[in-house]
Amino acid sequence: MSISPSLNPHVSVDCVIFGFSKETLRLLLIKRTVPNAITELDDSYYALPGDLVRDNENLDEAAARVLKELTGLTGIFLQQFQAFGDPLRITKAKDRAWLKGVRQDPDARVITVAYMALIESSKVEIQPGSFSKGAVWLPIGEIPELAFDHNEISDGALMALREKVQIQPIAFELLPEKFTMSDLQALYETILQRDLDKRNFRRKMLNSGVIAPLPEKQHGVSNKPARYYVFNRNLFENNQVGFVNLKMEGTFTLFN
Amino acid sequence: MSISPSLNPHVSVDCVIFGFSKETLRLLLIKRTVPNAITELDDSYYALPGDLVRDNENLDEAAARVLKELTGLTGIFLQQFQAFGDPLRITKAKDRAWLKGVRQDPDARVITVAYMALIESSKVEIQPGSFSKGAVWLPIGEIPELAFDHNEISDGALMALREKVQIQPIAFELLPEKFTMSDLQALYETILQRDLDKRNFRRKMLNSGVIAPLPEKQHGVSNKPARYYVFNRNLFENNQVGFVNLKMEGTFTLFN
DNA sequence: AAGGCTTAGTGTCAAACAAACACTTAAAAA
DNA sequence: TTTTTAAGTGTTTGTTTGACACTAAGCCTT
Repeated sequence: MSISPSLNPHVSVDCVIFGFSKETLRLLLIKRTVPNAITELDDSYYALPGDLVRDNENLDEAAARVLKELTGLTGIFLQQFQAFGDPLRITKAKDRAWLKGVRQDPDARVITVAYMALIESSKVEIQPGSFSKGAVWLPIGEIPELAFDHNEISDGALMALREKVQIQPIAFELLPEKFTMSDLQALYETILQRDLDKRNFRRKMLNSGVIAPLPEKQHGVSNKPARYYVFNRNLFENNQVGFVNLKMEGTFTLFN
Repeated sequence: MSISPSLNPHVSVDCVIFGFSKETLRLLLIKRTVPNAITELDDSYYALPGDLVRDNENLDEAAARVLKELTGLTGIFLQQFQAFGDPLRITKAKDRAWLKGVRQDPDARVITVAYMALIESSKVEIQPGSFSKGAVWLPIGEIPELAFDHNEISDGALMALREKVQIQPIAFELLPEKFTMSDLQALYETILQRDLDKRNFRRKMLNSGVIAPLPEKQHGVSNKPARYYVFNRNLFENNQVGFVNLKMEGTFTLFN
């Protein structure tokens, strides 16, 4: 209970950044950069973008800053989902070598608050800067071994996303402003990892009022052009929780 | 990015402990104790039980320790729900006075990881110790102004509970081993803050398989004795998320 | 012993929803 | 003109929801 400043852990934020392109859900990962590196580091060692929380900012601000420094984007969907604070988070030799490379005490404990971000991946323009040495979008099925406990964190984010998507209409954050019904269905299918019936899907989406059709259709496709839709953002601005509810197989609903 | 130990924030855990008695949902709050207090402190200033995270423990362990130190209980439902890290969390004069009383730097930043606990309140025996100076169960509708940002934290916990209860069968953690259907319904009604139809509730609960009837009934009540039920724990041990789903008014369900 | 009081426990019906299912249409390409 | 590709469309059957009111069982009172 007394003052012991040197024993305090470091506090960081890490961002699990989801995107959707080429029919797959992807994570934006960075290669760790080592300023004035002296150590031999495996270039293929990826990590979640993150940084220590600064004195003057709260956790959300720290996460938004990390996201902006990497992608240049602001105002995007960013939600805290879990804090990770195992004292043994940093044990891999590679991690310790890297920490020495950035002149951080490899024995210091780091507690991290993990965020998930949903962005339309085509908007991202990787910014020059400390993260920029090779940021890549990797399909969630092909994530290699990551730094620290970042595999655990990204797995947690994916689970959280799957849950959230069933409660709130947030999947749209991953699509461009206007999209076709097939785009939307493909997205839900990848997130939920199961096939959905086209006709039932369309009916439910339209009846729900979450999306609105545009007069515009696709052009120049070699098949029947699909209608574009937009997400009905104004309906959900007041962040109503429990409003949307996508039923999973085997669930049951209670109450009138 | 360099080593700056004295600027690191403190990291604590706080527990929002829910109980259910006399038909109301309650929080277990403590009066802050000030060892060798010199300051004038308002005795009615309550707080969530919490403590700094120790070097050798992870976040879950820290929360479990706090819970055990206060209630003597282990192995109870305890789930992290959010981290709070506003640099201005500690601004009230009372809070700063208290921090001085326990010889902690009132200007040091504290980031806290909040947990919610669900316990059968009759099991609790307040332990002698640093928390013991007046722990009380207060109805959630009658929570006074709390220390730090603890009102925000407990509000967050209540929202998280309301959401969770619709996804996982966790309400049972608040009831004794065996309970009547009316107990259960009253619990759901207080958590969700709305009336439920008796017949529909019973039908749904029984069809769902979450509870099983016992041969035993109430004795000595001055009306028709109610049957006891138990929660079907083995069905849910593998922590299946998305398995249970209690529909709220106005929701819609998607997908086959 | 009878009647009153209190809470437990039960069934049906109509409306909404879920799940399964196959063919036609529009455009470009061959 | 035919082929290829993906978009778009309805119906039926079974299940779930939600609304609704009376009887049953025990204790207490008189």
